[in-house]
Amino acid sequence: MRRELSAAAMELFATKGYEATTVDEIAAAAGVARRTFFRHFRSKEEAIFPDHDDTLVRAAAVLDAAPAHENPLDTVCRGIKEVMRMYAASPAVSVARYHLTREVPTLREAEIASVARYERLFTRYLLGHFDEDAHREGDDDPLLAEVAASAVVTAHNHVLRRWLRAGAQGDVETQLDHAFEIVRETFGTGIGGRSDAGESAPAAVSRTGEVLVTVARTDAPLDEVMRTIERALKKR
Amino acid sequence: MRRELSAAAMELFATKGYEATTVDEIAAAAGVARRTFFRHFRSKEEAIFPDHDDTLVRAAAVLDAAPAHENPLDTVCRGIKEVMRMYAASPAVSVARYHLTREVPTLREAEIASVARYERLFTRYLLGHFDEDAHREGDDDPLLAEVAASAVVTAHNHVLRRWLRAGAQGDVETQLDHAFEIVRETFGTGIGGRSDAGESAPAAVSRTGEVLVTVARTDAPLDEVMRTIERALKKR
DNA sequence: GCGCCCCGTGGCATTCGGTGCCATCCGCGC
DNA sequence: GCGCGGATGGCACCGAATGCCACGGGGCGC
Repeated sequence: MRRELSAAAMELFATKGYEATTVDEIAAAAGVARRTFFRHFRSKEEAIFPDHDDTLVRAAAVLDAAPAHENPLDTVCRGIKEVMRMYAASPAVSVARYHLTREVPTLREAEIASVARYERLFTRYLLGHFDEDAHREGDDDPLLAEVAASAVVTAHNHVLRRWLRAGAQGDVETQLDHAFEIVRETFGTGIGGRSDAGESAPAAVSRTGEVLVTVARTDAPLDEVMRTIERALKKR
Repeated sequence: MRRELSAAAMELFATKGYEATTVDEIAAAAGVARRTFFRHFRSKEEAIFPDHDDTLVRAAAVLDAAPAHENPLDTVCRGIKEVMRMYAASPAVSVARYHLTREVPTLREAEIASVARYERLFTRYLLGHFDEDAHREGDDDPLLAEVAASAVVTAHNHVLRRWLRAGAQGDVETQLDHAFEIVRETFGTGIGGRSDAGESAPAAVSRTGEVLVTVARTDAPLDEVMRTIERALKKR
């Protein structure tokens, strides 16, 4: 029934536009009364995002069920993958919805609000799962947790939108993993635990303009790390 | 007049609650007609955030007037400082508004939407001001721009909320700068240009768990950089 | 000084989202 | 068959938001 109403709403929104469509029309199209619509959706906007509530609890469940010593940042990445999967489950609908949210400010704001709920969930999780032994000096943890959560969510949104813009073609999950990698490369090392960056090489070195950035596992052979850094510096 | 209406609205919201207050009452309290209210505010919510529109164009102006070779990330940080200053300009009102937005979901979402507008502005700016010579391999620039913008905005929001929770005591700008520093330390080097981290020392080295992170200016004396890194590695 | 126009305002009517209340209907267990 | 609970329909109502027109005052040209 939710599905039926939601489908009817999407159909009408796509043809007549969002604000030009009244709840009465949606209900009529679904063959029910206006009052019934509001029993299934708190608002007219919600008919476009029928799955966010469920997805939020599913994401929370993913966090809850995470293996005890997984990197919290990885856990959160897996959490938001639930959102991605929800979108990927019905690409056609997602694309149509994307075009709607692009045009209608109200819907755009509603989606932003939804995303913010995930972000809050992740922030709380990260804050509660920071390495207790690696506590940083000041109490910057809340700040880092919030920034990290927002980085993950933003990366997700970016990949998602790009995918939707392209008509939902190609493998999103792979693109998403790549984005997470990029984020971790330029960011994630300060967060919870180990990064993937140093898995194959003893140290990952990258230079941009006047800045040299090095990421290395401290259990890598010392001379190997030093040689890698030296090589990068001398290139200049 | 906007101010007068806004003040009346805040007063009523604080005493009667947000949804219990009708626009008629606000207008009456300000001594004008209901219709006049909607000539000054697009919606009831907007009466609580009367300055976001102006602040957005001021922030845009800051970006526009930025010195040609400033680090874009720094520019953006200066941009969002305009927002912070707007809040800091009237601490009492900001605190009251904070408590309102904490309680009323509608207002919470409205504020989130406002913040998203700054984020979009900054994302576009960063994307357009990345070092042209330091273009990265893939086209990950849009992703990095978005993540960086969101990091800056998130850091701002965090500091702002903490400050408001504490009753608007203390120097926010200093706290904000500190947050920016933290963000740049664990993040910002991958972005646009040089970071402040290496200004005094030839290289900033930080270790967390198994990971070593180094940030150094490549024009710093090579041996000094190497020595600093070596010292950090040997501590283990 | 006089008419003119522009702009902010007031008041009215209307649409429509959202909520509360009550009656109804359907299926289910007893 | 009977009671019962959950889902529905229909109704009334509130209030946000918009459009329209009329009024009034202040600046402007003549």
